[in-house]
Amino acid sequence: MSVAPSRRRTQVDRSAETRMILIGAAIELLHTVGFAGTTTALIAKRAGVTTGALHHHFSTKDELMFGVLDHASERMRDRLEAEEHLSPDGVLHISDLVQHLWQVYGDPEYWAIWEIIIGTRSDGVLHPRVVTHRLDTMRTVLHPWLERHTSENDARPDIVAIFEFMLIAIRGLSLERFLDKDEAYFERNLKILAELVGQRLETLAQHDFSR
Amino acid sequence: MSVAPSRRRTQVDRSAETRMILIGAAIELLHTVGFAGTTTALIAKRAGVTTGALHHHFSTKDELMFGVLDHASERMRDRLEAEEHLSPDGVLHISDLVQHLWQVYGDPEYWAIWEIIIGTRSDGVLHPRVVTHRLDTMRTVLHPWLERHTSENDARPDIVAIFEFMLIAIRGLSLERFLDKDEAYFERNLKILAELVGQRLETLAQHDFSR
DNA sequence: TTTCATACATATCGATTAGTATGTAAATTT
DNA sequence: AAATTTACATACTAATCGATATGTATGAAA
Repeated sequence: MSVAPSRRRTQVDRSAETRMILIGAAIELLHTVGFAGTTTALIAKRAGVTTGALHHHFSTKDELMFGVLDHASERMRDRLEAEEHLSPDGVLHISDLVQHLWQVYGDPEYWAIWEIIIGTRSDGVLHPRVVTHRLDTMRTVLHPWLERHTSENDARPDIVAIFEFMLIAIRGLSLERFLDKDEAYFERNLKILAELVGQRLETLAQHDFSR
Repeated sequence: MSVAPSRRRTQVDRSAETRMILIGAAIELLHTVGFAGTTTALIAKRAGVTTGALHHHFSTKDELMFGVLDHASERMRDRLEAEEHLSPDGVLHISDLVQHLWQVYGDPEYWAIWEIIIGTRSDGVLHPRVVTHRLDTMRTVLHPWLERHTSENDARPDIVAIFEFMLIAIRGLSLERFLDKDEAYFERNLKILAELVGQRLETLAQHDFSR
């Protein structure tokens, strides 16, 4: 009651708000019931509006899905950029990095993106657009981040490759969520990932004369 | 014409044959159009029969899906047991093992199982049964295989844990298929996986007094 | 304050879904 | 070979999908 939204809102505010509520509802549904289960009726119900409102803001369901891709990608970028994984001394510990990546790319919210990628695979029109969107995101988000976190004189290609592998492993781990694994299972495998990568990076550093 | 099937077949033969054709068609569709896209009409069409025949052999679609789980699990076990990954001298090379696991668990056919796991996630009745089926399979297939390939006096728990991690990574890698990555991408990451694990296992062996 | 555009709701559409009812042909039993 | 069961096909049903058509309420412009 104290922070009740002003009763009289401008049109653009209402639109933006409703659009975000719809996108948020779609994201939730994508990772709870999957792409096929995320129907327009369910999205509208979850958003507290009708399908009429949904189709007013997103003329087609595909359009809404791209809204989800845009929003989720942006949120993931923000969370990736939040560099709370750096310890106070500025040193990057592998175990912290793994935890950070897990929090970002192991998050159920991120899975919504993959639901769209996988769910549209046989759609000749939609899938190529989804894949392109994905490539763009990786290029504008991940690569700059990588260049900022690896020095020029590193064995950078190797390190970048290992980083890509880390994301792959984390994605594979997130699949296990669907098998109702407990938290210890995830922590154990994250620890293994950190150990494997840490050991490898040490070796790479030893062979790198610039150090 | 030479090996044309005998025109007059027994009922059980006809049944078994049609059931297998249906299951095969379902598996193909599961990894090409996904769980939701695998409709009874499509399955029947692909199998060259009608939906009437489908429902005669599998009274419900769920039943057919469990037929898929049974068959695919069995096939994966056979392929896992085919120990062509052992080099002639009997020594197990990590890179060969990784390739072997990739051929089995990175195969599109195997993804059909995961389509069912993920696709049924919000089905309160079906999903628990699917998860149970999965656990049974892992227990009766993977664990015996692991015990056969690790010696008692090894640091077995560590090795088993690393093995589980390998499967997770391979699963994550197989997801990238949906992004139209080229073959080099997969090979590069399989090589990284083999390097990481190989290096780790060497360290474990050094600390193991039994060697 | 009147006019108009925007933001929604309601009602309904054709298409598609899993499943059923019923018919016919093939195989087995008697 | 007649009777019966099994293996399918055809036709249909209720439910649900994304989408549209049309109405009403709300905010912006005049």
